[in-house]
Parts: sequence; C-alpha cells; structure tokens
Amino acid sequence: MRMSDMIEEFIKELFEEDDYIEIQRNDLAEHFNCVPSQINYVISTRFKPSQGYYVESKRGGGGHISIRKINTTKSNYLMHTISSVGDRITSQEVDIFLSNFLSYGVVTEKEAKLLKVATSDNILTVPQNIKDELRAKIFKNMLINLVED
Amino acid sequence: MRMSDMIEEFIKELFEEDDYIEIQRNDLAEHFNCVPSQINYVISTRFKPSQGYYVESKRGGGGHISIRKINTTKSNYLMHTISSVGDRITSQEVDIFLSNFLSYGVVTEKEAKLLKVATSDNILTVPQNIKDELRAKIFKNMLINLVED
DNA sequence: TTAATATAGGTCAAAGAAAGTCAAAGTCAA
DNA sequence: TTGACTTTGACTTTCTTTGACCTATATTAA
Repeated sequence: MRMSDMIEEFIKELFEEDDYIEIQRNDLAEHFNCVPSQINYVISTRFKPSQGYYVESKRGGGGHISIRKINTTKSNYLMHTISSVGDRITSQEVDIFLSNFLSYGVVTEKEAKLLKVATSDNILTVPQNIKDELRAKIFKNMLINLVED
Repeated sequence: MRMSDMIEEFIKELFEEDDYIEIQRNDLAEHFNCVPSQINYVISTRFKPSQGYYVESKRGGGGHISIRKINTTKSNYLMHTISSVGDRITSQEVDIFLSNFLSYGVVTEKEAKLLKVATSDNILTVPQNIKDELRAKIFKNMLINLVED
C-alpha cells in the first residue's frame, strides 16, 4: 500500500470522532517516516474542496493544519436542485440537470440512467397535462433519496 | 500454448478467490517473461466489459490494474424479474421484489431506494386504474437499466 | 521594544514508479 | 498469401516521493 494512501486513511480515521481535526505536519511526517511535504501532497490530492474538505493552516510555533469536513457539496448541490425544480418539469430539462449532475460527479452513471428512465416521456403514459407534473414529483423524490446524510 | 492464453488463464485463476482482483502490470510481465504491454493486450482482448469484466487502473508509484468480474447471474436475475412482471404491479409487490433484490445483492441500497421512490403510491398521483400500469412500466424500465452489459 | 532565534508550515521541481498507446513485425490457419 | 490475431518495444502520460529552499509566527535575549 502506498504511503499516501496510508496517510490518507489515517487522517480519515481522525474524522470518525469529529468533522474538524487538527494535525501537526512534522509529527505526522515523522510518524509515517516520510518527508513533511508528503503530507502536503496527500492533503492537496485527497482533501480538496471538491472532495468536501476545507483546509487551513498556521505556521510558526504551535502551528498546525486544520481540516474541516464540509457537509458534502454533493448533497448541497442536490438539495439546491430539488428546491429549484418547480411543480412541473419537461424531459429536456431533466436531461440538462442530469448532464450537470454527471459533470459535477454528484450522481453515478447508473443513477443518472435510473433518473432518466423513471422520468422519460415514453414511460410516463399519462395525459400531457399532468405528465410534467408527475415527472417533477418523481424526479424530486428520487433526488431526495440520493442526498446523503 | 500462446503466451496470451497463459496470462489469461493465470488471471482467471485469481478470480477463484474473489471477483475483484488487483495486479501489478510489471510484475506479471516479469513473471511471464514478456513485455508489459502484453498484459494490456490480454486485458483488452480477454477482459472486456462485453465479457463480463470491469477494468480500472492507476499509474505512478504503487500503481496497479484492478479487474472486477461482473456477476452475470445478477443480470439474469434481473432479466428474469423483468419478464415475470406483467402489465401492472402494486406497490406491495414492488416491495417484495426489492427486498429479494437486496437479500440477493443484485441492487445497492441506493438503487433500491430509487426504485421504491419512483414507483411509490404517493408519488404516482394518477387515477387508481392506471396507477399499477404506470408503476409496472416505470419499474420494468428501471430494471432494464440496472442490467449490466 | 526591538532584534535574533526557534518552530512551524508552504512551494516547486526533479527523480522515480507504474501504467497506457500505437505501430511495426511476427505467426498461423484458411 | 492474405487477413486476423499476437508479440515486441519505443515513446507517452499519470501519479508519487523526495529534498532544497521559502515564508510565517512565536519566543526570547538585548
């Protein structure tokens, strides 16, 4: 197993206690018997904002690196979408949402497929006037279930 | 016997333990005394998705190639379900299917949730007489999309 | 109250470690 | 003897590790 992976794992274990942790770069490096900048490498590749972490640090005596686990942007993104969808939505609009979801990595390919199928025009064999309404309901409720806690 | 066939056989033996394996390209090449790219050849010709395998890899230090064997019985199970569902299905029947799916591990928790929500009674706000019909359509079509190729 | 020193952490690029690509050359059966 | 499949190797891309040098903050001596 890679050094980086072990360090990553170690840090992630710290989050089991709390979603805010503080580490000492040099101590950690010593603990893993690596150069201090290795820690920076791990943090910059594994604890990016896009991965739901917010990092700060302080130099000098008593310095440290603090990492906060952000209430995953993924959930926020989905929640935001849910509240932005009104009472009705067209199949085309769903497609746009889905392609955004995929490019932001908030859903998997499979989940996107499921969302698409369950809201697709030719599956929803109901009168035109209620189709978009039904679609909105299904879509939003499915999204709610994709939001992680 | 061809080199490629021997390598293929070797890899397939690894799957007797588990349906997820990780190999080191260079090590394997050395073991078979061939060039590393030979391994790529074997993987790309013998472990294609269409043959039921899913391949990922990572470069750099500690890099590796991982192969997951897709459980075809899983697909069969889903296909069987799809064809056994008639033109209409109740919410209760869906629940039974879902709990079976989960206990056989053919869908993930998340997927099961999506299936349930998309076919749930209070989301499908359409007249009773077409509700079960619509549900069957949605359900079957979603399942089709869970079948892996 | 400065100035010097000690204590942290940050940056960046080079070296190292794997894996990927692609096309040329080889093999072999129809 | 041609066409499909295999083998080989030079070159590329990606990810990780390491170390030299830089910057910020705290503490202590003058």
